[in-house]
Amino acid sequence: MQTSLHNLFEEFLKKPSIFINKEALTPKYNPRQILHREDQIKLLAQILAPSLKFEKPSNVLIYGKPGTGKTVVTKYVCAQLELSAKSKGIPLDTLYLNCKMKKVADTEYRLFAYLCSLLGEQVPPTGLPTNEVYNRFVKVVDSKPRMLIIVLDEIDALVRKQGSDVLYNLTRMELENAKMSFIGISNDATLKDSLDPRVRSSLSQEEIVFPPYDALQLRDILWKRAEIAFTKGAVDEVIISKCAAYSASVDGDARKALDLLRIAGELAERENANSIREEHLNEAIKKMETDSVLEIVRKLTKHSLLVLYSTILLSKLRDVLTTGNVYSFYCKLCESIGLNPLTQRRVSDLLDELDVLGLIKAEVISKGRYGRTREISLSIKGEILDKICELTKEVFGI
DNA sequence: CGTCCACCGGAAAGACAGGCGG
DNA sequence: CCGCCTGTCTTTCCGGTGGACG
Ligand SMILES: Nc1ncnc2c1ncn2[C@@H]1O[C@H](COP(=O)(O)OP(=O)(O)O)[C@@H](O)[C@H]1O
Repeated sequence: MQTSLHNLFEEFLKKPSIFINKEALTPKYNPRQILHREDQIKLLAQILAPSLKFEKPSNVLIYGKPGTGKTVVTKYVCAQLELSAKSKGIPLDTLYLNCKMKKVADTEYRLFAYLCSLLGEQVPPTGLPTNEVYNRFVKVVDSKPRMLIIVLDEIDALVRKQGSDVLYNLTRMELENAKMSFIGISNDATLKDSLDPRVRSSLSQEEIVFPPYDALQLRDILWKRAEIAFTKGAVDEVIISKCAAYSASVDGDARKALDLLRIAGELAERENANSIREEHLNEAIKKMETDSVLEIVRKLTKHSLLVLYSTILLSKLRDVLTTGNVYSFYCKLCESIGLNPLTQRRVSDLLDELDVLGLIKAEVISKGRYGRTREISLSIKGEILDKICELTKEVFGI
């Protein structure tokens, strides 16, 4: 047993890898060159440039779907700006903060505490009144003449959880010596609507939009990375183009496109292939699709899962179901595993939620004399259904 | 046309958990 | 550490309804 494993490891190490630098396909990697974002880079640089004359730049709101390069572009421009400032002897700092990081920036207190710590002022993780932390932050910031640019990534998460108050306090801070500007990054284009008007006007003095990448742009981005990540000849243009085309057709997310290429590479490597072939890519696409569905399913509450499971089982017998069908089956299921069933009213809403998630179709129709109900069918098919069933059985120990 | 099926879906109150502030 | 508050899920109540049937 031990020796055979030993052999396996030895073989693994001896095997020539098609990867040179797999990291180049992960989000950790910082690309040397940012493609197809020239306009956004230039615009952001223009907006921030006044800081080099020690004038307060406008605050900026950056919008765009996930994986459109908002974070890389912002970090890049900020880094360049810091370099220029340094060479001119201007006291300029940029602080980057992801509002979604749990336990770091998801409350007003923690947000200020974290900003303080970035400035070298330690604040106890709890115990002080929020107001005190706020005052300390103002004190550190204003301790000397300086330019501060604060990047608030995933700012929509902050607004959803905390409302606009935090931002109001931040943007209207009274400073004597220092000057402070904000860059807000949002995945949600409707963020502006949910912002308090006072905050909106001050935070989005300028706006930059990041549209999703199209297939050609993704192709270029992937190609650049592939050159770094893979050995020569391990991947060709056809594969890259197909990978880009697929990703563009889904949502134009560069992060997911890179993921897809990496997974295809891993599949090829596992088969000892010396290059990625179309079949590897197809398999990778399938894997990403099932993974994304499974991820959604895993997040369902147990009752939602049971409702979905009921729908799947009943769909084997009949392809269109009604709310009543699913509900009575669901109730039996609950009884057999000793769970209190929810009311039909609730299950009716759960069915709607499953529809929104794209797992089932649940459309309200009228069958005249025979009542009004949701017509329910599955939106997904194939092996993934079996996986969902397995998962359900696992969860409930059936 | 009216009836009546089999639910729909709004409103509001209750249950419960987890986190905050003191 | 504890009570309170907040947010999420769920129940309860109940009026509403599209259209096949008669
Ligand atoms: N124009 C680009 N050139 C190179 N890599 C990019 C580009 N845009 C995005 N990426 C890569 O895609 C991933 C996601 O980008 P990111 O900036 O985090 O997206 P967002 O912040 O918009 O969600 C990162 O790993 C980044 O390296």
